[in-house]
Amino acid sequence: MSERPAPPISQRKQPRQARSTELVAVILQAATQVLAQEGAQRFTTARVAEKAGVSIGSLYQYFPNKAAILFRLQTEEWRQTSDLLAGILADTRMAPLQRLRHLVHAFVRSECEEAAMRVALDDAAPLYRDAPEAHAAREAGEGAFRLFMVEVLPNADEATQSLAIDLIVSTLSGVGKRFSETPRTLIQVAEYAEAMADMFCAYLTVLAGAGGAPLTSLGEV
Amino acid sequence: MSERPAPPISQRKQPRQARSTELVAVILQAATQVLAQEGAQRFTTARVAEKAGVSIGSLYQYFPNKAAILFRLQTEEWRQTSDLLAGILADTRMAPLQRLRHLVHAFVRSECEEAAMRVALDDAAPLYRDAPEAHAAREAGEGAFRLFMVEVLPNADEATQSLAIDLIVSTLSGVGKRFSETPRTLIQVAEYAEAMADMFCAYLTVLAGAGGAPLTSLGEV
Amino acid sequence: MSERPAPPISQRKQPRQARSTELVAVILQAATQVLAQEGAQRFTTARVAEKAGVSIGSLYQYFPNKAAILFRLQTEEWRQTSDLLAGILADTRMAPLQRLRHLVHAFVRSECEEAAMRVALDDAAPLYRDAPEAHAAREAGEGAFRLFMVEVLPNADEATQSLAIDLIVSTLSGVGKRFSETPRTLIQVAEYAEAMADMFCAYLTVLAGAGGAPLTSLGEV
Amino acid sequence: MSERPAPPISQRKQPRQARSTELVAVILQAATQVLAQEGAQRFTTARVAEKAGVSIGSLYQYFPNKAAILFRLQTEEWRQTSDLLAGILADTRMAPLQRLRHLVHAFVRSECEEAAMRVALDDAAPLYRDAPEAHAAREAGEGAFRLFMVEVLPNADEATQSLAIDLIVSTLSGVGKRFSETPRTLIQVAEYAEAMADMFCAYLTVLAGAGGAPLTSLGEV
DNA sequence: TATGAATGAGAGTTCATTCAT
DNA sequence: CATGAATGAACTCTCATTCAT
Repeated sequence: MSERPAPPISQRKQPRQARSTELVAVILQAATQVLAQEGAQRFTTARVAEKAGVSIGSLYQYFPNKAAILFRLQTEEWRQTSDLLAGILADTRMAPLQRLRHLVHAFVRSECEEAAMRVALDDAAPLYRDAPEAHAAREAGEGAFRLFMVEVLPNADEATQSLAIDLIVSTLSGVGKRFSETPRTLIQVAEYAEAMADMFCAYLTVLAGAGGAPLTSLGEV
Repeated sequence: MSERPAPPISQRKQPRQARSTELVAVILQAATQVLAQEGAQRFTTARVAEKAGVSIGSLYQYFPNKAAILFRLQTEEWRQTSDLLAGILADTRMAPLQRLRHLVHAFVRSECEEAAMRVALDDAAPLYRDAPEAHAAREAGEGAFRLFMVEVLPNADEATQSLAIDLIVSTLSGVGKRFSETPRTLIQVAEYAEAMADMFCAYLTVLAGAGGAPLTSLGEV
Repeated sequence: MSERPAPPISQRKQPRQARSTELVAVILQAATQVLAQEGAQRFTTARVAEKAGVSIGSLYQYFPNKAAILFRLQTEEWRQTSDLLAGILADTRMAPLQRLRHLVHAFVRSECEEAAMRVALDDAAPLYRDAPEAHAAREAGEGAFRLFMVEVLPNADEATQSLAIDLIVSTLSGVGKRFSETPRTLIQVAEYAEAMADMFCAYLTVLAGAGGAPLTSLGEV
Repeated sequence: MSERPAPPISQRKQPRQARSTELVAVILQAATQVLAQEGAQRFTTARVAEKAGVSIGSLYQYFPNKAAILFRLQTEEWRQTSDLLAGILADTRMAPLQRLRHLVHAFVRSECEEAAMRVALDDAAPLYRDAPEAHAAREAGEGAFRLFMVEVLPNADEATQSLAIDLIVSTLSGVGKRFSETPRTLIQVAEYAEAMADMFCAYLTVLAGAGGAPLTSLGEV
């Protein structure tokens, strides 16, 4: 890549008034629609403002530039997904690997819903991904996995755990994205998720075995 | 995404004279440089023509539009990678899973070389990925895995094999892309590839076990 | 002709502020000049914007594309002509055929004024004539003739009346256009108009006779 | 219109060899097809050369520029039409006005055949009509009417005859062109032609009466 | 004589952002 | 605070014509 001078992406003003918060929400809502309906290529500030029923001037009062809007959308996306995954991983009523299996299914399903918007958001990634804030947001998403990994691989060192997390998270998002690019039936979704879960479970089982702590089951659902 | 009317992407004229073939090569060469140095955003036909030392008119004699240039670049990329992987998979002197392990290392390494260009090519994907030619090119890439899977999972039905291929190929490219987005040391590359190979081997071992044909080793290098 | 996908030609935004209305007027004014002075071939949005003393961006805020500007010009033209003709036809102080004679003179005279601009507008017709809005505008122009024909050919059926209207309107515009392509003296204009009026009057007189209601005079001026 | 420096339109070389004549014919044939199928806008020398199976270089050996091709097409068109009309007018077995009526039908019918090509040729008129050669060609078309008018209006002075010719020829071509712009059924064609013939006959009858020589019939078919 | 690669000015159109009102 | 008119560089792509081979 070249010297793209990572644009200032943080919000221009903290909306303290209720009206402002509302406005930001309206804009983001509109942005989501524009992205899903028109695609990344045709995602323009003018279109977002129009769909939001707001003047471009106002839009620029709450977002310093186009990238900032996309970044907020992406952040929101990550937060929602993180919450979803964290909730599943924290449910200790299930065996660890069953939770993982459950998680994979939930994730793939969620990727396929609103696929259009997610694909478009990904297409627009070059516009916002180089901002420093973006890295922070992404690492936050991995946080939920930390405790889980300690639970599954108690004897592994931290480097191994980190690698496993990175690998699983990357696979989830990378493969999930690719998979959701083409329309899928519910059955296809389930089959694919199942296969992915198989792969993760096999991997973690092996890791656990190598690391010393045997796992009693592969967590078949 | 919306109804993008998939532009015609195939080559405009078959260069019959040596001079023309050379010109196409020069243009593609320039395109590669522009992509790597300037990024997808600043990849313009004018810049490519200029860097190639050719008039835009000439450029458009050999490529019907910008997308076609990118598509050619991507095709070339896929072909190289396919050849690399196919060569490794076909080397029956190694045990199957060792070949896979070898393949993963080679792939991740190759992804990290010319990372800038590959990332940019990916950023530009929206411009060419919807073309029918693109799907064909991608499926060709998976061909090399077919025989390998028959060898590794002889007792699995075809659906299972296909799913495994899809999953592994998707993981390789999706995760590889993500991994190569940030600069990596050779050690990081090796570690990451090793982890990914572990994951694949664990998965295939389990699958083989379930399908009936036991694998004697996990193929540790 | 092939499938030209009829571009959207309607106005882009209703100018609500006086300033905007003025701007549209300025642009149309400039467009008229460019068309008359440079011809259809060299009628470009850039030239219009420059002559209007306006940035191209502004121009495109009020007109979705080049065709829309030309269409507006043509519409204006049609409206003016329609008003002129309707006013003459509605003046019941004159005998019907005398009104027609008067109309022909007025029309040919008006065609020869600003001939350059009209010819150029006609040259540009391929750019706007396929738009649905254009058909509506043209039919509106024929409306003024309806009542007149009922008056002149009271006993003719509607089909005959429509045919006569179509024929006369087409002759007026087609022949008028051709005639005005070369510069003419006032005398030539009068002579030609007189001949055309003779033709129309002779035709309608015969039609009226055939339809049963005799006309007392041929309406010689 | 502006100072368009009327391009040199005459043929570049008189093809004395059979092969050359053939080549010119092939090019004109291809030009006709391109014009009809692609429209005036997309009528390019490259496309013509390709459809003719000839190199652009060769094309430019026989035609000095694009306008010259169009001009040849138009000339051919006029010649064919002139022949058609002259043949009908010269057929003294019919009464004069019946010949005229016949002529109108034949002309309108011929305009509606190959309408696409004729409309396109007309759209392209700005490119060739300012050449001096074009005027000559057009006047030649009117020649056929001279003798006819002497026959129909023997007592009228030459100015009156010329005016009548001009008017009728202009109406024929102007109205015919307009009429053929939209697809028509054979019945519509016949009705319209009949109405136009009525108009011409009525006009000439009146003229003949005013000029002194009575016509016995209006030439109803 | 025939070829067809090469040219490059110029076309229409978009869009992020600013700033006077 | 809100508005939305104004900007103009930048983009993709076309095409008549030439001229070295």
